[in-house]
Amino acid sequence: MTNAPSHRPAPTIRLVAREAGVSQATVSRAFSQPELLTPATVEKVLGTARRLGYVPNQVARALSTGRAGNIALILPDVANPFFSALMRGAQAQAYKRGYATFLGDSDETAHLEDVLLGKLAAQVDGFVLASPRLDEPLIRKHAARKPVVVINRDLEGIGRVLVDTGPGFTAAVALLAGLGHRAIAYVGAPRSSWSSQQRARAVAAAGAAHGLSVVQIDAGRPSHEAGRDCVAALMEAGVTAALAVDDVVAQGIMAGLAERGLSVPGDFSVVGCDDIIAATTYPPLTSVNARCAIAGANAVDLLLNGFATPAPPTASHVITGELVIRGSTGPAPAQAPARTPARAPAQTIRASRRPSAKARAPAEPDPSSRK
Amino acid sequence: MTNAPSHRPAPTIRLVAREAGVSQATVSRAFSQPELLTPATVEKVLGTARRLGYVPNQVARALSTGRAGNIALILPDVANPFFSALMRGAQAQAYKRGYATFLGDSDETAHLEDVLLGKLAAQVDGFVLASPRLDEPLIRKHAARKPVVVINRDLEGIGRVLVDTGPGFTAAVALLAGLGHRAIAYVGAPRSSWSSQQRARAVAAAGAAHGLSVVQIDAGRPSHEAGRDCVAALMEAGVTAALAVDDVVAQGIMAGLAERGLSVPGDFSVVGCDDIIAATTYPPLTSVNARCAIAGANAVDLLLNGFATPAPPTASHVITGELVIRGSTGPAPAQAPARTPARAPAQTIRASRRPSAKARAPAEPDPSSRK
DNA sequence: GCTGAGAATGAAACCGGTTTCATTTGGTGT
DNA sequence: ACACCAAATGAAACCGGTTTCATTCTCAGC
Repeated sequence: MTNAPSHRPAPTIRLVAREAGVSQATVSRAFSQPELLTPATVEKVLGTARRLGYVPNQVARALSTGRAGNIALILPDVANPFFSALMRGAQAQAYKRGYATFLGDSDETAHLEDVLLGKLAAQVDGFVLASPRLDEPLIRKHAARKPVVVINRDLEGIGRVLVDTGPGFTAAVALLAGLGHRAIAYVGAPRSSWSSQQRARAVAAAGAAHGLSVVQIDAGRPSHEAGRDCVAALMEAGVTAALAVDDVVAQGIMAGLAERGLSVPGDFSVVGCDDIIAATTYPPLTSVNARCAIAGANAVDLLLNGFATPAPPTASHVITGELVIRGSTGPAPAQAPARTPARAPAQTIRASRRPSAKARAPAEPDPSSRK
Repeated sequence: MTNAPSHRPAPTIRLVAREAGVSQATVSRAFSQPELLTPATVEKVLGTARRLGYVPNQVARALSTGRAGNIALILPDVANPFFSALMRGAQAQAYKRGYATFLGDSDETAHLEDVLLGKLAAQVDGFVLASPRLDEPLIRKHAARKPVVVINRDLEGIGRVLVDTGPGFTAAVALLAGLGHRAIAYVGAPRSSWSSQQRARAVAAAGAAHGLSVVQIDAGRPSHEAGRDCVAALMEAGVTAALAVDDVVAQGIMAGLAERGLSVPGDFSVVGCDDIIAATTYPPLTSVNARCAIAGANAVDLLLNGFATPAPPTASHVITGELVIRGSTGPAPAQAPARTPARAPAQTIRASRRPSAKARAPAEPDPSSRK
């Protein structure tokens, strides 16, 4: 009955050895390679161990074996639902395979990513790097030290999981064309380059195939606000539908439309991507399912399977996202809801953004754009 | 130009020592206690270290110091925005103070929580347990082994951070009363007991104070679907406003209302809690700000500060959530949108739930209710 | 009955740091 | 100049496991 519940020191392997009348080596083997010992010995050792409440110290084990039994998941923003879902899938899969997971939030910065990779390197057997902001040489530097699997970044020679949303966007454009839309927009984000570029290309190609005019709008950091602020540009462009880089931006667009009294899908159609919050909006978003959780789980598998082989993981694993049609897409309105008549569609319109007061908004201002 | 990028072993302290012409002890001190060394020596050592790409091995450090430099964050559902936000705050704060963070998702189960606590114990200096599903004795068992701080659970003698949303809900009821509402509902979840109970009490008390009739509805697992499925019960109860246990449920309620052609706030007012996705809905939700990120950061601080003292953290830290008024609350409609006239307000209406088919799918449709 | 292979176990080195304790060095007081 | 003390640095033990290598012991085979 100690009044101060100070945390008592855990029993060590030497104590168990002495208590059981064997050597440390034997105790160690009883836990890690019992087949080398007499069943009687194993039983005796494990018995005393249990009696003493001994549990092998994972840290010491990691130091001597070089295997940590941990992996780290580094991502740009935990709060972004895409990454939350990814994380859930990754963590669950790692757990299933006996690994614990470190979480590193890089806050969308390359530098923090670099630091986290360095700090955690010794404690993990490998990394899953989701949508890395880091430049290629640095990623390769880290990959040379520890196995790395990247998600949504196509780096030859490094294990990677790519979510191919291209077909989904192609299908979405076809859907819109079928509904009578003639002018559509893609609202992208420059930062999450690989994914956004891929989607932009798919939209442009499919648009051309269907004879639609396609406007490309750059929203900056993919956020709700960015989406909302894009709506002015959408109106100006005279389009009747928008495909967004992700659901968060799509939801922002819907909010912006609602603010102007426009209804979805009556006056305007919206398509999102990721399908993670799409079912929870109203109207529910038509969205390209990115299978986030599966992507996370696959990345972990790729990483862990690589441990069995001498060479680091290098394969690439492609997941194809399918279009999920919900209520945010409908027949084209009789005429575009634009207040100003459609002009020659500019190739790219940067949506201007409110001079964001908060500190951590990465604010990428465009002085030349209006408002 | 090695073709097989096998992961080269990281440089060790001995290598740096030899390279810099000093002893290991000096290199060690250059990193951990530079004030013991000549500035010139420190510089020399750090210089060589940087040149070699040396980073102190955290595992070895942990073994010899007994301090792991890690904490673990255990929570019921990473994908829930409340916990995402919490996680973000906690992880950032831990990083700031030099700790890395393990992530454990218990998938809302007590058992997994228990297992995770056990497995991680050796590798961390302490735990942050958010909204634990574990029963009190087990929590205390773990707390006796390692420092633990719980969030939203009031356990005497264990460090805890409590988000007091009571005042916010009181203010919300006052707001509704002022807007002319006479009958309101609280939609709660039994699982997140502490928080939900606290909120229910605040609503009941404030309702009584303002002479409102208050109905309590139990939605089961707090999810979007649960919220949507509650709407039937809300209509039946003849209320004109609902306060939900969190924003996710509130958003579900809004979706359910929209499905029935009811507008918010014209026909019905909705209040959420947590204020994490509230600003992104349309109309934006009036919500009680739970300061999730701050709660996470405070929990980490409480835990880490406890390390300095011999006794484990035991203090409790209360955060008060304020009401943020947005667009989902408005004047009471001329008459309740109920299809059936309001009856004597039942004290509790359980939204019935199917005996959950999937393992973790909360799916709670009501077979008895009409479509 | 003796030899040799193989199984069971132990002694000690090792993983990569930290920390105690001893030693060297430099500066001060007289 | 000499003695003395503090500051700077090094040698070696230690953290708690794993693993190599040597040793002991058993039993099959001739």
